[in-house]
Amino acid sequence: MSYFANKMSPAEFDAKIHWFVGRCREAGLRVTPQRLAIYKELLGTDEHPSAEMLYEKLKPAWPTLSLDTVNRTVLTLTEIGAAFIVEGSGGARRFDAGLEHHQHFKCVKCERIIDFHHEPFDNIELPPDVAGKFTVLRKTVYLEGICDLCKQGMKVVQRS
Amino acid sequence: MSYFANKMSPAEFDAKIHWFVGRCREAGLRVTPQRLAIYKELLGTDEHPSAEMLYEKLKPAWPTLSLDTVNRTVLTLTEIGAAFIVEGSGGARRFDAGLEHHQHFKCVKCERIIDFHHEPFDNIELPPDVAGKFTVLRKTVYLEGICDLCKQGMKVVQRS
DNA sequence: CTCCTATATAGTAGCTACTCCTATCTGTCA
DNA sequence: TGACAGATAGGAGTAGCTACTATATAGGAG
Repeated sequence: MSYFANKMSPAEFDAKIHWFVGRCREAGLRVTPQRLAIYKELLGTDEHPSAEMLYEKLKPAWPTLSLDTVNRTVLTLTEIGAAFIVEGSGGARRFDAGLEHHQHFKCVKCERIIDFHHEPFDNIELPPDVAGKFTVLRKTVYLEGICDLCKQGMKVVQRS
Repeated sequence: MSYFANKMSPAEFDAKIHWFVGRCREAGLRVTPQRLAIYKELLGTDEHPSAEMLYEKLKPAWPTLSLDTVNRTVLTLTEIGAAFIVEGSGGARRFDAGLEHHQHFKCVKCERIIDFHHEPFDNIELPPDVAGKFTVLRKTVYLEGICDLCKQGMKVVQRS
């Protein structure tokens, strides 16, 4: 088995949508077509899009959608735990649908964010001092460097 | 010994400055007064300032300094390894002078970034798949949550 | 099914955090 | 100590949000 994360089955996808609808109701949020479309788009991609990227992807099917709605919606998604902001150092915020345990590698050249999964990183132990003093909501291992494609000198254009 | 990082002695500070001057020369960069002042300021603080914060701190002593210079300079510092961009999820870029091994905890409420140090996090093992495919320049453990002060309902104003 | 209302959206304006540009200045080397 | 590549100040420009307001609609009550 590879360390790299793999795609979801259609059944898993549907289960996620169902969960999302329930989660919205639970949080007192309406399940609007825009909200659902944005969540689906995020769920169906592994490129950890920015709000802008999601907007561009959705615009053909949703010509009246506004970028502001995408921005508001992804922030709402993070608030109800249906998405996460990918950790990074600078540039536009990038999101993922917060699926199974996985970690992120970000290429500093092409800005690609690549999922991988390494079991030992799933449950790293916090030092007792920190665990006692703070409420830790999220703990992640984050890697930065040059990806395979950029190492070969290939041009990967991800951002317009 | 505490898990939380502690301050530098004056001798260590001077040694760092000396190293910095050498590092600039090595990289073919001039040691301008502004550059040195910005590096000193970054070295002397543990609040992981943004460019804006550094600018505000330096303005009294350097009234003609421009924000653009601070921005350019901190980026230059990261390029020569004299500073690092603190990993985070959104908001302004925050910097540290990249001292000894340590990790970051960021409070999602007050935006404070707190250093801590946990030996096992210093040299986490990369999965072979990742190490083989990518050039990993930086690997960090990043924690997010609510800090002790915010838990007590105290208002910590860090950003204007 | 229909109405009602709190919530969401589209469009626009405004703001923050850079990033680029150009004229001027200055460390550094010869 | 002069020359100049490289750096800075100041301002203009741009990306990426964030706030505002009028309109529209999801979803519960009747």
